[in-house]
Amino acid sequence: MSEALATADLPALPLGPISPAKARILAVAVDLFYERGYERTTVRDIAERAGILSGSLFHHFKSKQEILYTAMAATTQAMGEAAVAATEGVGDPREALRALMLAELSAIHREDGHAAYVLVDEWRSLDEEHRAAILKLRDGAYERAWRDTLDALGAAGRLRNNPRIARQLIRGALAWSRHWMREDGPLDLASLADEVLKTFVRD
Amino acid sequence: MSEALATADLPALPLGPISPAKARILAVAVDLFYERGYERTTVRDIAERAGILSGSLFHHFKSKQEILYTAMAATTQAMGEAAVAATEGVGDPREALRALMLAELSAIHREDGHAAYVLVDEWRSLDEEHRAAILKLRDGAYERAWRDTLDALGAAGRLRNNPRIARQLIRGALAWSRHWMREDGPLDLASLADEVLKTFVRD
Amino acid sequence: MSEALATADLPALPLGPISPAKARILAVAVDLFYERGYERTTVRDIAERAGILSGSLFHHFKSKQEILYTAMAATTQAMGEAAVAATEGVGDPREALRALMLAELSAIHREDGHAAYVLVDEWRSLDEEHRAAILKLRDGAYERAWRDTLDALGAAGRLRNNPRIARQLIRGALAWSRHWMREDGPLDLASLADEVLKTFVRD
Amino acid sequence: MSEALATADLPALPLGPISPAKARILAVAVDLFYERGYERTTVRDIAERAGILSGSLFHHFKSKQEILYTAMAATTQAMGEAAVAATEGVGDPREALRALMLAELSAIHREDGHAAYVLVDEWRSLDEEHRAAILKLRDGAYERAWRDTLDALGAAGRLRNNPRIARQLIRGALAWSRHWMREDGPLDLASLADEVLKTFVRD
DNA sequence: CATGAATGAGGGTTCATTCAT
DNA sequence: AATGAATGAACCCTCATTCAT
Repeated sequence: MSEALATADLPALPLGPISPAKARILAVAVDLFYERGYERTTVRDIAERAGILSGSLFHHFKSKQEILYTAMAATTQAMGEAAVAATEGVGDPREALRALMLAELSAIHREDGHAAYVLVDEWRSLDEEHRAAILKLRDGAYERAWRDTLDALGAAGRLRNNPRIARQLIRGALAWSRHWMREDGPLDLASLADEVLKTFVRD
Repeated sequence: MSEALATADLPALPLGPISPAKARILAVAVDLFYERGYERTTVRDIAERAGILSGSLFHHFKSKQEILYTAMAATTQAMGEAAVAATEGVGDPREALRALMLAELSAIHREDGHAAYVLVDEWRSLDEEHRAAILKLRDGAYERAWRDTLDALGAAGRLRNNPRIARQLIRGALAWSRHWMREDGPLDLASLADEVLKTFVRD
Repeated sequence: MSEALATADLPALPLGPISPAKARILAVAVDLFYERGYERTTVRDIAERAGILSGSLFHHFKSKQEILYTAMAATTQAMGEAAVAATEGVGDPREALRALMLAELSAIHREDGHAAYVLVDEWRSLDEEHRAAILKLRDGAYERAWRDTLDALGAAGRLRNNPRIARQLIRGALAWSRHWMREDGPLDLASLADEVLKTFVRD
Repeated sequence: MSEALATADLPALPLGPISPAKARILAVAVDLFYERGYERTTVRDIAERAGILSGSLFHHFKSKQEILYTAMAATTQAMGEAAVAATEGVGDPREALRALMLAELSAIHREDGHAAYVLVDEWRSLDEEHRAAILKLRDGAYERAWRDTLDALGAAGRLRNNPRIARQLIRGALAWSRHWMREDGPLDLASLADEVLKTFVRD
């Protein structure tokens, strides 16, 4: 998994159109992967919850792997678009960073959004070949937005760490929130973002 | 995994004596879990690498689950002892924190034999019943050392965040390093610890 | 397969008209059966090569079995007609036999003619019920031509074996040529026919 | 199958020891392949007839393919030894040829062992890689015995055809007997051998 | 303690066939 | 006629676990 940083420059990947049937399968598959993990989820489980028979799954995806990959790719793409949208036209890089963190947090914590979780947790279940494709996708929009924002802060001397290192520390800090934050707890996502912000950014 | 914080107060758990044969099996099992994950590791893989036949495994452990559980429990216990040892007699809480982070980092990166990554990565592969036991163990010594250290820093006004929140942010930041740090990279574990230290601790 | 000789006397069988669409499907199916065998050929393979979708196949044939049967029946019929044409008006039974052998050989070796091959090789893939129909067809014209010719030679004392036995030995010898003759080899089909002729027929 | 003649010079192939359990599985597998063909025989069929469960098969063979291959290899080896034994010390090449033909015929028709049948009929079901191994084995002893015998007859001017061609014609004639000879028919294997003998050999 | 054959449930996947559109 | 999603049984194979030796 250390190749997580070794990415190429431009995105790629067809992904193909996602029909309603495919979308439904993806949705239940993601839920199941979230609940039980990829390995422990059987294609029969997925089919049953999608209301079809297991054989029918393979009409839409040619393997269980492809289901995982497609879910991850779609999530990556959606997160990229959200990140771009969140930072577009935001002048202050501090505000841009807050927006990016909020976007990442809400992807992770959104009720219907087990997808972001699966993206991280099932990385090891993904074939070598598919990983590269996801990494390319991720680097295309999502990580570029982060990079630009952190670089701007760094250039202004407002970051306590090197921007590359800051990115990784923040990412880990946010991702882990999955394990301890509670909806009914005292801390909401915006407060958490502020908390992290004041830790990493001066002033 | 959000129950990771909901722990009882006192440790418990027999674990039983660990014979040399058991230790050998545990060591190779941990290696394998690290390489392929729990689900993708077969008992035959473990037995083969341990130099025995698969049937013989079950004279030492009554199930594959028990191997995972025992590995996790032993790791947890060892980490607790290491944390206590690392902080004992250290006057400056800043230094104590650095020691705790270094211990956690080296366990995560398998520089010692503690295999902390299994604790995080294979948490979901552990049966419900075994999870509670591990959580109890973990809370016993390990987390207490962290708590005491961070509380001391907080009381001295040297922490940028609430100690409870700081613990979680740091834990996430450190755990994620597994995904991006490279042995041959420019950053070593000690430098990473310093990097995190200066982010979270004033001065 | 020993029932190969237990045939009734007269032909029968509708077979129905073969539309151009059907003919195309049969052609590609035969090629596929030849290349991969009946069992390993999927209806999707056939449909794809025929330029249609698998569901559409079943508008022309009611099952995969029927495709095999129809191909075999058509081949059998064509070979029968060729045999009759080849021997009609040939006075010398030795010449008639040469003509029959050449017809059989060229059916087997003809470039577009995997059909004769399939007829032999996929016999076991044919349902019991369909086999009888093919055998009847075969007995109708094709085998009668052979029988008449060999009987004539036998009556003239020019055969080294009983005509019935000779037929089977010759058939085996010719069929096996599939496995060892090469287009670019030193032996052509006519020479092979002569070779067999001089072995079985005196003078 | 045209590569059936393109063989290298020397045998090879470990095959490994054949335990009683393996032998039993091979025996029933061969019967089944004979009755239904390789593709139509399921591993559960084999296991059931062998009196074990399907999973246990894979203790002895790592795949269904390997069962086929092992059966073919064992048969080939046995036939080679039989051919050598049958011709050893036989002075008259005519008698040697009769012995070889009888050996081939009884392998094809042997009541207790359909293995030689499978060797021919399921050739296409064998993986490319395994075919080469079988061909090598076959050429080692079996075909050499045939070649030597026919060459001797040819050198003495007692063959109606070139020895190489004669081998192929005879092989086809004998193999085909499987399709028309009946146990209860008027012709036994020895008579059939004589019949072929007088066709191909002068005097 | 170790062996290794056997278990048997269950895994992912294939595929001929059906049928509403 | 053609489509293509859906079916559902069957396929080969895997694997944690048991147990007689």
